[in-house]
Amino acid sequence: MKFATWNVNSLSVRLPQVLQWLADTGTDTLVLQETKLTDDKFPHDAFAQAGYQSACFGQKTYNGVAIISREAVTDISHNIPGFDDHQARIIAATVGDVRMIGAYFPNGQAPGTDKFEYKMSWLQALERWVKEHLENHSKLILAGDFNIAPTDDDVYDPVAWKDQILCTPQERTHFQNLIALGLHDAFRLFEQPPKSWSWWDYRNLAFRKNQGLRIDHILVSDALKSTVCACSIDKQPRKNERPSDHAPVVLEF
DNA sequence: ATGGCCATGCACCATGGA
Repeated sequence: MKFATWNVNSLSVRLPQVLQWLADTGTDTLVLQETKLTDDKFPHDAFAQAGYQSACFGQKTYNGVAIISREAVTDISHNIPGFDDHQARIIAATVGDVRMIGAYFPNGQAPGTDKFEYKMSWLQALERWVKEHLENHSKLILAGDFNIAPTDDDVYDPVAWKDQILCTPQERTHFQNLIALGLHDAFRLFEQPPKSWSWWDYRNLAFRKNQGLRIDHILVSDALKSTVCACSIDKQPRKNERPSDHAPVVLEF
């Protein structure tokens, strides 16, 4: 079973690349972030023709998430129950016996801003909800664009990024809180090339210079961990013309 | 040698992303 997460930074722009990538890789289930599409504009037909069913939760201009799957997706839910949120950031669904949460974590802009406070309260609510969710779903995946670089090893220039957004101790504590619920950073279950990133700024030739951050993650529960056989970042789509600034993260189990 | 972005909406610029 091949699972992946990808922040596509506009599905309207990236749809051909997503379809091509699905065909090239044979991915079974893909969660998308930053679709930037209202649900009435979601390209269900294009995915259906490629052999995938899809569920979406979007809004205009910003955010938006979706799940694309060969196998049936059931019990679809949106965002965090009990957390009043006007932004479309989470879609959860069951595929086979695995509960999958696809999430687009808030960016947070900068410490001390309203957006940072929103990120903190969103993360706190997420932890509460995932903790409950784990009680009912032993095989759980939490995947997406976390907008958190968990350690300095996930940052190309930790000195320049020290205490900057995506790298603050507060954000990293929240990442560890998720791990403490009994989740595992699948990427770190395996030997990885040094300087592995999942996002590179569009500016400054960052991709060519490999100046990036690892902020897209796949966390797996204990029950899944034993069946996971690989996890990697696929840099190939970042080399496309008009790429997303993020690369997909792939899990095999 | 240096510096270089991209998507959206509505509008030819401002905002957000990370």
